Amino acid sequence: MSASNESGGAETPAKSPRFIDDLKRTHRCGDLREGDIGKEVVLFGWVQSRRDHGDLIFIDLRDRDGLTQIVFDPNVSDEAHTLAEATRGEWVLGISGRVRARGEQWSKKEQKMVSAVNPKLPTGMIEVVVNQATVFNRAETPPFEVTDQLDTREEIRLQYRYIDLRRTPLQRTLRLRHEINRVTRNYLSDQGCLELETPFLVKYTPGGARNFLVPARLAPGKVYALAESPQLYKQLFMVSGFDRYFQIVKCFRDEDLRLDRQPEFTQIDVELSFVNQDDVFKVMEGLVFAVMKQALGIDLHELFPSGRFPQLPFAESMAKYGNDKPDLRFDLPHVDLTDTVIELDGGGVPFWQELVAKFKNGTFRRDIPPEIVKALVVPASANLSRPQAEELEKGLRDIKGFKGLARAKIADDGSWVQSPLSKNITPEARARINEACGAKPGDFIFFQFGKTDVVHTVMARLRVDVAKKMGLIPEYGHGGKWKFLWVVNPPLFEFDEDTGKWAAAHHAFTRPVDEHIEYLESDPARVLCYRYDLVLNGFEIGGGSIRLHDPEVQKKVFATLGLDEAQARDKFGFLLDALRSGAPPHGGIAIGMDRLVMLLSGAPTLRDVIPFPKTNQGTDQMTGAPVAVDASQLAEVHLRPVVPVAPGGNKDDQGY
RNA sequence: GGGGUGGUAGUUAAGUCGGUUAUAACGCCGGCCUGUCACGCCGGAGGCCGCGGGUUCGAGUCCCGUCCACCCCGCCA
Repeated sequence: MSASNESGGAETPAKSPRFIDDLKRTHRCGDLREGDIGKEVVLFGWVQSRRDHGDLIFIDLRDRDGLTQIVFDPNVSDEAHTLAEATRGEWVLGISGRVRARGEQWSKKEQKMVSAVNPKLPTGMIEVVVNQATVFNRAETPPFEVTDQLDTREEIRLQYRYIDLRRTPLQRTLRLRHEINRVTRNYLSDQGCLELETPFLVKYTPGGARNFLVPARLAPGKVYALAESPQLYKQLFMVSGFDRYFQIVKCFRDEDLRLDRQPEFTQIDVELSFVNQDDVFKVMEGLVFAVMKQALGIDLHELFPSGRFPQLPFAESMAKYGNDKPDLRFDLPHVDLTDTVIELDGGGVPFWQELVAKFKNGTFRRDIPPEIVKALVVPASANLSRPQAEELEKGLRDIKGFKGLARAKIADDGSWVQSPLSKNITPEARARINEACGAKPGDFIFFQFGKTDVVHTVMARLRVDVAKKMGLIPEYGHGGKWKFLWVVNPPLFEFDEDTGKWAAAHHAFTRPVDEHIEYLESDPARVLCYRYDLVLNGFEIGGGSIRLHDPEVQKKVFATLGLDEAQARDKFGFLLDALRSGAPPHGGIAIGMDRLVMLLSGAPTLRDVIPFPKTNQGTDQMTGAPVAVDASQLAEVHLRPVVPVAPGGNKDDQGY
């Protein structure tokens, strides 16, 4: 079978050298170039494709670095040629042979000399003519082809993930991920950060993301939680004096999945002592610059000559873009018309008049309005048709609280057409709004009014949808643009309408902006904090805060949250103790590694940057996890099933 | 928990108003071929139409249920 001695066994002394034992790999399949012509080489790899011409057989041999054409010529080695005849796709081969130029060859079909060079392959100038070969392993026909362009259902790709991972796009993405890991380790180490590990099995903490629970066999009836993040522990490292820390670490959250959310994901986690917000930014900007340069070859200095990313106050981000992760690859800012509408006394529009009344009678406060009016102008140059405008509105209908999008097309005389507002709006109000929006004839204005958060959500999505429709950004992917920015200083608290209480918008250990400490008790809504998100092209890729290390301020924050000393101790005991034991001022950040790789690689989903991802239902298509276990295994960890469980197995065992 | 899209050969898809033997491409198998690289030519095999039930003389097609995958809302930084 084998042209080498692979099947020969030990009884007959090997005549020709054995692959791996004697014949070591000399090159990878992407290595060989014209300069290697004449060399004797040994290649190992998988059969990408085979072209059998009766006498000559061509095989493209693949490994993670590329393809090399190998040629089996019966005049060179009859044995190797016989082996190649039987060879099929995805078999694993070892070959030795001589590198030669492809040059020009006589084509029988065309009856003339033709170039045998393949300009599509980096190795396309050469080929290896095989004089010895072995089959390390055969392969069953794969369920789908190992090609770059593949439209096989993801369900099947995930089931045979080890085959999918052979494909170049995924190989390239995971290699990029490796590079980002390496750059991160080197850079943060150089910044004086120590890579320290934190536990995965931690204490359950209520609030925030749902924890995965792990039953504790040694403590009947009790559970561990899988860590949502190393948050508490990294702060303890600061308390302990490690000063600067980083970790590339898995985090676990038992929430519903999305395109960009997996139950286990990776963070680049950083915490620094004796720093302010800007110090954290500088360290992370350096990291991003290094990653972009070393992993992607992109010099961000061309886009950000100062080496710094712009900083956008949270309030401004909400006002102009409707969310805290604006995509700055295009402009299309929102126009907040609330003040204008109030000054116009509603401008004749009944809905607006109702709104204005609430401001006038003191129901609503002006500085933090519970309801607002916003507009977005789509310029005439976008050539938006009426059906397209309606389509845009349809795309927003699934937003909870969405009540419809009013719109107006600006006629040549400045009047509004195609608009439900046109019959009520006063000419004066119309002119003022046109002016405020900078709207010109032919432009569309979209309006949304009502609850502030709904208006923001609707208009934020509209802004992105319009940009896609106008071709300002691609459906997915970076489009060659890298708009990094910091969104800074959001409110410390948010009011929970359900409980009627103030809650920490991020967590209770975020440091308030110094100038706002006086409002902690009197006007919590005004208090901003040292919290920040790193945003790229409309995605939040990281976030963090400067931590609250002052026990006096901490006490006031707890008071606003409605926690007295005892309750706070009960909830955060050991951390409070630690912070009172001599805690340095500190702060940190965590970058979502998976999202970062997704955005940098242009991958359409997070699943494409994780080697073994879960499906939307949180299952592993390949292994079938999670599976049922039998009652005795549950009993061992002191659990009794409340749903029917198959004796000894999962549903594939047909135990139901 | 809710809404949407999809599931037909190994893969991707077509399948009309419910009607005879369910098509095609790629892949696979066999044969031929000394310059291919999306090789070419000839031939062939391959189907629980996701699963279960119903309507009907007759269901891939209509109805009900269910499973799986994907996208979104809720949820989640």
